[in-house]
Amino acid sequence: MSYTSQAMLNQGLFEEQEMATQMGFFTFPPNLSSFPDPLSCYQSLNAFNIAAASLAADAVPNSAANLTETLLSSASTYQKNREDPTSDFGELHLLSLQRSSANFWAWGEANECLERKKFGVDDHLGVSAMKMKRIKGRKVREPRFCFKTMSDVDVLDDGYKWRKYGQKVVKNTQHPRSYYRCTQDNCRVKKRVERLAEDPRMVMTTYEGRHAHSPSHDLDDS
DNA sequence: CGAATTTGACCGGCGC
DNA sequence: GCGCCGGTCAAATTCG
Repeated sequence: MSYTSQAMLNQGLFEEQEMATQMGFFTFPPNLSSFPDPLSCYQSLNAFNIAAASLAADAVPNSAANLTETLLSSASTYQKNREDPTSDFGELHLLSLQRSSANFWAWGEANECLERKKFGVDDHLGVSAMKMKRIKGRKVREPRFCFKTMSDVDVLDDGYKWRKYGQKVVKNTQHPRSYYRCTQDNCRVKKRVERLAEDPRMVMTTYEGRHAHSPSHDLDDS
C-alpha cells in the first residue's frame, strides 16, 4: 500500500503577501513510504525540517541559491498538480496563510484538509500558521513545521537536546501541551509536543525556528 | 549541589 | 477596554 506524505514549507522570514508564492509542497523522502517505525520517521522529518529552515535567505545566504531552486521547482510542481484535476494534490493548497491576521495555529485546517483527502492516519504532515513577529515594522514569521506520529513516547529522540520550559492545557483537549527549547546556546529553536485528543495514540510535534548548529553534538565543537 | 522540571503567575494578542 | 486564551517566566521543587 503506497501513500504520499507531504510537507509544506515556508521560507521563514518573508513578508506575508509573498508567502503564498514562496510556499511549495515537497514530497517526502521516499524511504519514508515504508513507514518503518515512528522514531525513524520522526528523525527524517526533523532532518527535513532543518533543511527547510535553512531556506531562509537571511540565515544561510551561501547555500540559498540551491535551496531556493529546490523550493521553486517544488512550488512549480505543486502548481502543476493543482491544475491537474486528476492529481491528488489538487486541493491541497491548505493553510490560508494570507488571511492570518490572527496569531493562531492552523493545523486544525491542515488536519481537516488532509483528512478530507483521506490520507492515512499514521503519516500526516502539515505546516501550520506561524506566530508573527515584527522586524523593521514588517510582519514576518518564524518557520514552523509540524507533524503527527503514532508513538507511545511523547518526546521522541531527534538528536537534539531539549529543556522543558512550560506545560499548558489547551481548550478542548484533555492532554497537556509541553513546551521545549533547544538547550544549545544561541539556538532559539523551540518545539512543542501534544498528544491528540481525537486519537491519544498520536503525538503532534511542532518545531519552530532554525537550529544554529548541527544535531547530536551535545559537546561544543571546535 | 547544580541542573532540569514543575507549576502557577504573568503577559500580550485577539475577539467581542 | 475587557476578558479569554495560549505562550513564557521563574520560583519552588525534584532529580541525578
